Amino acid sequence: MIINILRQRIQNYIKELIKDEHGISNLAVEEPKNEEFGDLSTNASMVLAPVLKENPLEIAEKLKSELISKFDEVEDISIAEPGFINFNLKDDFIKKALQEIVREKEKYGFNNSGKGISIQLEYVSSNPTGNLHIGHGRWGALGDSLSNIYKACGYDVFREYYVNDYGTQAEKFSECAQCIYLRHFGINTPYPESGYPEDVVSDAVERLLEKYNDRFIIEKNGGKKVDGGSFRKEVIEIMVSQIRETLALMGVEYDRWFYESSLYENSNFEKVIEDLKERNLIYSKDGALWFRTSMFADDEDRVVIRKDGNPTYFASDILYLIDKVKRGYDILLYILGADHHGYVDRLRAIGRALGLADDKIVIIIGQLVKIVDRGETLKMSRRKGNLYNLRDLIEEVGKDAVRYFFSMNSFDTPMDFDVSLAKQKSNQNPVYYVQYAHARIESIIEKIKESGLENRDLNGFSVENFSFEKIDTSEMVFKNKCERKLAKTMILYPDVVYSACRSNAPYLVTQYLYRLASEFHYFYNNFRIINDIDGRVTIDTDRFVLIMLVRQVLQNALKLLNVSAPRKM
RNA sequence: GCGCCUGUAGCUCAACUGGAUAGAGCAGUGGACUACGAAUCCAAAGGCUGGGGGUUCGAAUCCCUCCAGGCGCGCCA
Repeated sequence: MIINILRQRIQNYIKELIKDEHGISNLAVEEPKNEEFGDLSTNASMVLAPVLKENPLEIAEKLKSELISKFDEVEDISIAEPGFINFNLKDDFIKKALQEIVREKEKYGFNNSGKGISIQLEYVSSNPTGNLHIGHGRWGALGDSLSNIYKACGYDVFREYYVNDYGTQAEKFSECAQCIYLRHFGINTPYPESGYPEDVVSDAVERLLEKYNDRFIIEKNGGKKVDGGSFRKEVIEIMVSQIRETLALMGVEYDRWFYESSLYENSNFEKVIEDLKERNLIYSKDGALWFRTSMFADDEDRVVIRKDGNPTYFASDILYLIDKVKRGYDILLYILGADHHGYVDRLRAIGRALGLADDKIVIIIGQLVKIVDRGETLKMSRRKGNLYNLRDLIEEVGKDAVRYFFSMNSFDTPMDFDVSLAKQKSNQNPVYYVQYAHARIESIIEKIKESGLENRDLNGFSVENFSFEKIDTSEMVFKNKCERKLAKTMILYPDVVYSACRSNAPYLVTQYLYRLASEFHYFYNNFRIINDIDGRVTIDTDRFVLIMLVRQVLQNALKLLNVSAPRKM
């Protein structure tokens, strides 16, 4: 992590200089906007200026001599108005850093900044009373990629889906399903008012019939009825499995599907309530039990147990959080859609009431996906068979395009998703641009195999067993700016993974992929790896090594996003 | 009404959290296949960062105020 290390070392130097153990908070080491300024740049002298009360340019001069003597990876340093310190890296340093790719292979880019820390991520958690729509795809992609990124940073990662199979909504869904179920046996009962859309429900009932036929029919007083309890459980399970299948289609899988109902089956709900009462966190009013959320974060108190004696959804939240805490995770990460942002304060309030530090709970509020069709905004609803069903989308454009697309933007950005565009012109998706870069490299390898050059020593690469263990990158020669640039981009990859993790931003990986692919395509168009002059085939081994490294980095980054790296397309 | 979020090229989005001349892709324009895949590359064009005010060496970014849009404000889940 070259950037991170340099930043740390400059920070250490500054700490001594200003005799403050905290150093400077907004110190940045970054690539300059204009590459003519150099490989990297720091704003150190400008952030120091107000502290030291000196002219930034003078501070820069002092820092310059200090840096040049202390950092042997730095080739030269220049100072620019109003006080930027720009520097270039030594070629030898870059080459040495490339060797890390050879050494680490599929683990290149990993770090252990999260070693010994466990994190639980909860995402999607859509109610099992309908199918997933395209918007849910965003949370699936985000959650899964984030999980991969946290793992790459050494965290212990646990992925969880919370199934709301308890309470009135699940009950209502079951009632609708029962009605349709009975129709199959010639019994007509009125469909519940403002019930769920019939097509979604009958879909589930179809599958239920396939699996269980008339198992839930019971005779009672000479008439036929449905055994409500077990029916509800099974019909919800059908919905859950549909959701599970859809998510699996886009490569999103969980360590655990946590059922809300289990909170009431297994845990001692009453004892929890007693405990909270004793701690004066719960009180009675108007025949209901209230939680003092307003004491912590929320703007008003919330009902835990209704007048009718039934727990609210909020009661489940409390039990669920207690359960999570008991399981011992260091960090609990929630991904919620912006339509749930009202939920944040409540969640925080529970956390505080339980005595959790605020930074233990990380809540990501993702902006919603707006579905557009030929410029017209579509209303989100849960009807099936229409354009915005997630499963249809995956089946139509493929897992890779969907995953890549949903990984392109920060979760802060409200996205416009044009369905017809995504479906008919799938070639526009930049995922093909990145994958094409990989396929081109594979194609070169294939070519070399065919040319019968296996036995030649390609600077340590063995075509035969497809490995590059013996490659020594320090012997490489950069013949042009383009090759050096490619190499430099590759050594920045570990920093990308690190910051993607720190700011919960898989899109940084996506942006990086695009950049690396773009630099590769340019290189490919301008320089040759295989030369065929009058039937005599020769291979530029330096360039060959370089693209082998590009191939590895592309694979690693794509894997974080769970997008495939194809050999042919 | 109150609260959260958003407004950047014709369209979809960046800008490393206050830094240098605001950058990419798509669409449109002009060019590059007789050697590794043209799903590629190159070039030009496109902007009062919604409007106005403020803070400082420096603002798309922070503060105030309008304007426009999205979402949330149940003893539903």
